[in-house]
Amino acid sequence: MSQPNATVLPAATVSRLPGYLRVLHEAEDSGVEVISSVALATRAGVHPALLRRDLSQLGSYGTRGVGYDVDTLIREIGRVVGDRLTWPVVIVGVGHLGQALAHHEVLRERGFELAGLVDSSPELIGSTVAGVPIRPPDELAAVVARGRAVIGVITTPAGQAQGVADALVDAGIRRILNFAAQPLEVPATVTVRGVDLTGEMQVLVYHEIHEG
Amino acid sequence: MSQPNATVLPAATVSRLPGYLRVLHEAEDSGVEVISSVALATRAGVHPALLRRDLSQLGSYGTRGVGYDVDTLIREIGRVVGDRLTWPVVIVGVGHLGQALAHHEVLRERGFELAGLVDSSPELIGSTVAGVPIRPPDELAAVVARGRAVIGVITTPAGQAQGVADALVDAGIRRILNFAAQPLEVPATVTVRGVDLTGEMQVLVYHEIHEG
DNA sequence: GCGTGTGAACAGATTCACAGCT
DNA sequence: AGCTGTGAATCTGTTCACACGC
Repeated sequence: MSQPNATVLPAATVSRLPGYLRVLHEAEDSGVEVISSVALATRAGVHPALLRRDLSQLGSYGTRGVGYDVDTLIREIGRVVGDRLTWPVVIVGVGHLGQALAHHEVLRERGFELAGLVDSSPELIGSTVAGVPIRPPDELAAVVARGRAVIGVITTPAGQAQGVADALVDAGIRRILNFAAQPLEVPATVTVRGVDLTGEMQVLVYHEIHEG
Repeated sequence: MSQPNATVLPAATVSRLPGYLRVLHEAEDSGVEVISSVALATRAGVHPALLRRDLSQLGSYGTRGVGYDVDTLIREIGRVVGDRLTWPVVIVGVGHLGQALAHHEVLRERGFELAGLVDSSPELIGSTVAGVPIRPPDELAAVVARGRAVIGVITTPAGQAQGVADALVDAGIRRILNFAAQPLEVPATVTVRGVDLTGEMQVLVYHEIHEG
C-alpha cells in the first residue's frame, strides 16, 4: 500500500535520498533493473535496514523476495527531491569558491541552473563567469526576479553573510546554501543548509590529534 | 574539577566546537573577556543548554554566576581542535573546486597550509596554483611525504574518488575530506568527512517542493 | 527461499529544570 | 541574584530480528 507522503519525512532520511538516487542512476546506466536493499545500501554507504526504513517512508515500492525496481525507485525518489526539473540558482559572492560553483558541472547535470551572479567588488561587476554577468548587490532582487531563482548560495566573507541572507529573503528566496561559517538568522519559512569547510577540516584535525 | 579528556567526545559535540571557537575569536577581537552560555550559544546558533553540555565535556571551564572566560575557552577548545598549529593539506583534483580551495584564505587563517597539488590532466601538470606546482598521480606518495601532509582533500570526479582515497591511504594519509558524492571505503583507522554539494542542493529542493 | 517492511529494542543527541557555586 | 553543570525526560535516529508476501 503506497502512502504517497501524508507525513513529513525525517530530516535524516531526506539527507540520504540524494545518495540513493545517485546509486540508482548508476545502476540504471549499467542496465540493472532490480536491486536489493543490501546492494543499494552498500553502494550508498548505509546499513541495509536503514535504507529499507528510509524507502518505506516514501511508500512501499519494493517487492518481497525480489528487491526494488530501479526505474520505479528513481521516479519516486526523483519526485521527492525534484530530479528532472530545473532549479535556478543565484550565487552571491563571486570569489574563488563562488566561481568554482558557477562552473560546477555536476550541479548542472542534476538540474541546477546558474540564474545570476552578484558581487560587491567593482573589478568584478560587469564581467561574466560561466557566461553569466556579475551584477552589484543593489540589483540582487532584480537578478532573482529575472532568473526566477529559487535557491540562493552565499559564498561571501563571513562578515557579509547575514546581510546577504536578509537581502535574499527580501528578494523572495526561501532556500539558502551558506558557505560562510557565520550561522544565519532567517524567518522560520526559510531553509538554510550550511557548509563550513574550515569546520570540517578542524573536525579532521580533532581526529588526527586524538587517534594514533 | 577539570577532566582533561579521559573520555572520547561525542561526534556531535566535536562538530560544533569549531563554531564555538569562531565566535570566541570574534569576542576576543572585540575585547570581551567573559561570555555567558546564552550569548555564546546564540551567536553560534545553538541552544544554550547544549552549549553548556558540550563545554562540560571538555572540563569545567566556566564560573557559576559569571560565565566563561574567553581566553581560557579559546585555549581549551583550541587544544582540542588543533588551533594555532599548522596542518599541511594535499588536494587531489585541481578542477575549479580544487583551485578554489587552494586559494581559500579562510583555511590558511585557521592553520591549514597547502602542501601539495595532484591532478591527472596533462595540461595542468607542471603549472602552479596558489604558488604550488601540480604533480601527476604517480607522485602522490612523494608529494605527501615531502609536504608532511596530514589531510587529503579529494576534489576529483566521482569515478576517480575511490582510487584516489586508496592512494592517499597508501601514502599514509588518515584524514580525508571528500567532495565527490561517492562514499569511500577506507580502513577503520581513517576518518572521512564527506561534503556532497549536489546532495545539499537537492535537500533544499525537497523543502522547496514540500513547503509553501 | 528470499528480501522487504516494520515492531521493538537500542543508542545518541537535545532540552528541561533545578541544584549548587560565586 | 545570576549562571554553570548535570540528572532526568524527551526526542530523534539506528539496528535487530522476524513476520509476511512473492
